[in-house]
Amino acid sequence: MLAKELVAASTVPLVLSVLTEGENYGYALIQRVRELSGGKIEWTEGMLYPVLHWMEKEDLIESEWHEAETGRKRKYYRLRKEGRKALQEEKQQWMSVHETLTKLWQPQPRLT
Amino acid sequence: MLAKELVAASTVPLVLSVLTEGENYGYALIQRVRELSGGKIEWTEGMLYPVLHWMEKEDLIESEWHEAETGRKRKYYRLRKEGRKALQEEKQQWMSVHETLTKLWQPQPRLT
DNA sequence: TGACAAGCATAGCAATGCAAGGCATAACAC
DNA sequence: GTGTTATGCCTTGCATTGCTATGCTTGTCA
Repeated sequence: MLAKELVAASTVPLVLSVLTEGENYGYALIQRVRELSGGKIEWTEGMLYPVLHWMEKEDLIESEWHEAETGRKRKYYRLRKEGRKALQEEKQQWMSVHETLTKLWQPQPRLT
Repeated sequence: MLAKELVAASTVPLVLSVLTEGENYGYALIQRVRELSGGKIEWTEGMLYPVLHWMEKEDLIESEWHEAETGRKRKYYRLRKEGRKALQEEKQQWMSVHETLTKLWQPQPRLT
């Protein structure tokens, strides 16, 4: 199981990124992320839904209720312009840290 | 400035990683990380020292006071075996998330 | 008919991040 | 000899927050 700090840091960028695949609903996001991570990232609904609400409040995403084929109602989320912008920013920040870490993970960090 | 979640998630792995370069002290760790990140990662002492104390309590690192060339006293930290193990674990977790994100960042994520 | 999966939601409080502040010494300018 | 900046360590305190636990509905299948 992943450290909670890492989960916290990756939730928003992951939601934004998954939504670039097309609109999707909460329950399916959890499964999509589990699938993409090979089971390593296990979100709970209790942590995801508040994040989705916050992201909507921030205009990163928007939602709409659809009736699924099954007759069941789902709340679909879609990326907004603000969200695409935020994703770019998140990518850059992530890569900054990633590059810093990988510099140190090279065989002989002293020589860099 | 980086999002605070990302800072939180990267602090311990960064400290562990920098210490693989050799023992070092708190104040210098802040500068080393600033340097390695090209100024993107700006730690404050108020957040770092408690983390160092926690890491020492967890036996990830150990400390010793040395007199610097300047005559000033510094508390040097060194990696312990537990810390090296923790670093391996942190690396794996980081890479899990990184790989998940980069899958989604490819030009046509639908096709993966 | 009852158990499970799908689906969304939030109250509540334990845990904690870190800004702010404190202390001390070296170095340097004037 | 004094004012300032950089170096260097430390902790308190409380606002913020993460997320567990819980609750509800509906579809499906045995």
